[in-house]
Amino acid sequence: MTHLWNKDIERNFFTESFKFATPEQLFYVTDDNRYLAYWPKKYPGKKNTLQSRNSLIGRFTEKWTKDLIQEIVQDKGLFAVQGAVCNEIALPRNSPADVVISRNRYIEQNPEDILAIFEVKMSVVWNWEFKINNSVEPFTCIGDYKTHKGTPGLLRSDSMLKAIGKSINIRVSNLKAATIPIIVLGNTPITKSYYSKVDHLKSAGIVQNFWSINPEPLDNNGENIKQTEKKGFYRLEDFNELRVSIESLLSETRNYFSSMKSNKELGKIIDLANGEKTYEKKGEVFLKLINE
DNA sequence: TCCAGCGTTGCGTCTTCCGT
DNA sequence: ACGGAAGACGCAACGCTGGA
Repeated sequence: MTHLWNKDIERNFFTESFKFATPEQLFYVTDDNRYLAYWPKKYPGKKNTLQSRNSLIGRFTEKWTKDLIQEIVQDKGLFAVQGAVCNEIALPRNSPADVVISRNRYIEQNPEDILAIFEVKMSVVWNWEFKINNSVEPFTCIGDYKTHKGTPGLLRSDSMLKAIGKSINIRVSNLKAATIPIIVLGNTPITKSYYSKVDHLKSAGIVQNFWSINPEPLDNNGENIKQTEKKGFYRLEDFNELRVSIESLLSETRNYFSSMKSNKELGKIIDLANGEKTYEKKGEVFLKLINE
């Protein structure tokens, strides 16, 4: 049984990282010499900002996501690829796609092979204390994200904007990107101010979904959003639900289109497309004409 | 070796909202 | 009316990486 994001995975992150990083690179050190992942909400002492954990957590979450998606697509002859490069659709080497589902397993990708793009925006969610003298159980969870000062993952407006910006950049890069769904994967809820925005991004065809793959981000059954009205944001329950969601994503091809045409031009296009027999054919002709 | 660009979280300031 | 809380946003700070 494979699990979505939870405390054990965060504990794994610290255990793994300890193989090559020092405690000071992973934890803040408080005035009374405690090692903490985040500053507690009411911490009164002098604070600093940890930088050394950034790339570690980035790499860990991207690899973890790649492995998770690989589990789902491998029996379909597909591959989850981490750090995919595709210059044609604005994924250059210095800003690759975090994870893609592709027909091939190589870093260098053709747009035609990419079936979905995942932008991973995850961080350490809970607060943790590292106890230097406890070799059996060195990492203790000391609270959820409401108890510390950090704003993890998609709760940060900056992270949301970055994800949205990158998605738009892909959308406007090339017509070949039009059929590729873009999913933002997080491990936190999103703030209220983005509820309607994610729904609009979904209807506009820019970002298909913001998924949180952390089923229980708050302790003691804390209230947190399950989904927005149009499911632009959705919190997944378990691995099987992720599997079903990805399979349904892959089962139907979609098209992103946008234009600034007059009503008359649009009417003409609709009229011409309507001459076709099936809905699929009508759609195909409509898209062909609108991009001319 | 240097530098640009990406990724990460924290902080200051401004605005909005809400309870008193 | 006022003060505090919370959010948005721009920025600072710093590590890592890859290319010139």
